[in-house]
Amino acid sequence: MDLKQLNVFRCVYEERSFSKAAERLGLSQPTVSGHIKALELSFGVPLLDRLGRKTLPTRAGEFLYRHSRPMLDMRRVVVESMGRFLDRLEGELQIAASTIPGEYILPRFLGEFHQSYPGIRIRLEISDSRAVLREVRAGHVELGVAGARVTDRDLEFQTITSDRLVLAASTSVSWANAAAVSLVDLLKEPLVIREPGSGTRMVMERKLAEIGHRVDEFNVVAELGSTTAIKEAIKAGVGWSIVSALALESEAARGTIAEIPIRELEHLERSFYTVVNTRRSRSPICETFLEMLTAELAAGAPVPSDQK
Amino acid sequence: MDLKQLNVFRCVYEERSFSKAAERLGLSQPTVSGHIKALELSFGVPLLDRLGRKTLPTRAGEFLYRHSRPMLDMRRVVVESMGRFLDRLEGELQIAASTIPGEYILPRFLGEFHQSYPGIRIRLEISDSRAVLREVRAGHVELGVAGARVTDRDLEFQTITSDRLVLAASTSVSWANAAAVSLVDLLKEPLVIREPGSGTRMVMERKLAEIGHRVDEFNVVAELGSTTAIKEAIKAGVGWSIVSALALESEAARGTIAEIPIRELEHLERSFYTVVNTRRSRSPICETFLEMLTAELAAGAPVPSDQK
DNA sequence: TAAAAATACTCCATAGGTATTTTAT
DNA sequence: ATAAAATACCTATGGAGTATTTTTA
Repeated sequence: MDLKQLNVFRCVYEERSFSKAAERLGLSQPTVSGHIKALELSFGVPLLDRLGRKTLPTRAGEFLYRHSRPMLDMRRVVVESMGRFLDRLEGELQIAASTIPGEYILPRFLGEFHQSYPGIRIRLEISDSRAVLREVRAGHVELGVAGARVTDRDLEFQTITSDRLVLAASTSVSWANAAAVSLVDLLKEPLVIREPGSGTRMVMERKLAEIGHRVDEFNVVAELGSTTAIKEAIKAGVGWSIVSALALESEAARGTIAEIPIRELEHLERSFYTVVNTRRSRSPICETFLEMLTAELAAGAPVPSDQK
Repeated sequence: MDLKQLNVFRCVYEERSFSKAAERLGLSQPTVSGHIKALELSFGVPLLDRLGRKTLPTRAGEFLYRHSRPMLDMRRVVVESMGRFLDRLEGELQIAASTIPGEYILPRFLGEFHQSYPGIRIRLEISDSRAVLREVRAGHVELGVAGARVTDRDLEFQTITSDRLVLAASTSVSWANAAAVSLVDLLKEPLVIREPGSGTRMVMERKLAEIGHRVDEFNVVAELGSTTAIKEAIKAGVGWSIVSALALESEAARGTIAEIPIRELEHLERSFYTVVNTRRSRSPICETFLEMLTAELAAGAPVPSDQK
């Protein structure tokens, strides 16, 4: 009993004629006869009474029609659903993003994406860069957006945009209005930083290493799991930190947090990347999302920090 | 996209392996590869990522699985339902019966039948013999039980039991206690009869014709569409009638209606028949019902009128 | 006589297999 | 080195057709 036979049976049932059904299906009448015969043989019971001019279903045929009709309808639904999936009209895109991309870069982009693909549900999971890469490598999410990259033949990175890292401190610290500070002056000052999995933390450590410093030389008073928590700690006077300018936009504008240049580090640039698993094929909607995202961030709209 | 391919896909999806799926399905691994390739080709999208040791579904594969799984389950349900239908564990049997069989013969049998086949729903439609034959010929019902037969190559009759026709009159008529009456004495007496489609009426007319009489020689005061209506009319003193002994059982026992022998007609025997359409195939349950009914009525249990 | 389905037949696509190669762990 | 899937190749079933016969209204 396969769908082809059932569909032929359905047509004969509805047309009450082998030849009409053949015509409707674009088949020859003997072919239709063959399918019906095969079905009848497989069930061991006649399904249709051939009455000369007309053909009428037997009770068994009646029963089979009633029970198999929903399955045939379902077949159509499945094919149509797959079509919609391939046409990006239906589906789901799971993204893992680290805090800065997840909270400051992607949100404004997702609105635009939703306009273009309203049938797609986005599931955005926000953690830190290390967790993002882990999820992508494990294949739990199709697409990652992170603030750090590693060399891993299972992962393929693509730079989408960049940002500055800035030194942020409470406006109430004595050196808040200095033209620039030297890191050596800050060794004793209380420092709050992100956890080791954070892209911001990784970039920061790398930059420090370049100029011969290490994090544990500093007076680390807190290690917090989110950028928002860092900012609140700074405002509360817990300590200073180095954060993405993107995350500091509104506080810098309102003057609630001071942004001070660092003497040893002129250009504290850091990049953000999309990351996909090289071993896994990408869904149509993921391809499209990536194209739109790179087009948007590379060519069209620079990120707000550049605009200022 | 047919069920075979989908089922193979389902197995690979669940086993996360082509070779495990092949084993589970009793197929060779290349055959499984072939089915998957065909499916992927038909949708134009990869469904499974072959990752060396393991195989994991793509998003499209995930989507297809979720959407097609119910259809595969439904296939099993359809096959199982057909099996139950053929095993007489599920289904419906439509019967048309005329008044005497429908009201006095079948009811006591249906209980027994239901014991044996509790999954079968019986739909018993009661009308007169002519209507029964019409329904069977039209194929609207599979089985008829009637009190009259005709010659019709579309219909096949089988005698199942017989009954006596008796003269019934109100106990208040002057001749209620006569040892026997002659029909010529009743020509002026008010007569109530069934409609022309009734088997009782047909048999009665045939018997009258045999002894040289016709219904319209009598004083017909009413033509009623049911045996119960006839009996009520007799009790109300509207007139006399000729009815099946089966229908008169309780009234005769309680003495509410008088049963008087007719001089000219010693043995007013009439038969009941099952009738099926020769052009239509019979369902398994109909076959079984017929077998049980004939076994019951022919051999085993004579109808109550004989028992008395 | 005409319409409908069955039968007889031919053809080719494909589901099935086995043996082997390629790929990735 | 090994396990897994792909590839190559062969066979046979069966789905498709055309031509014709049988059946029945």
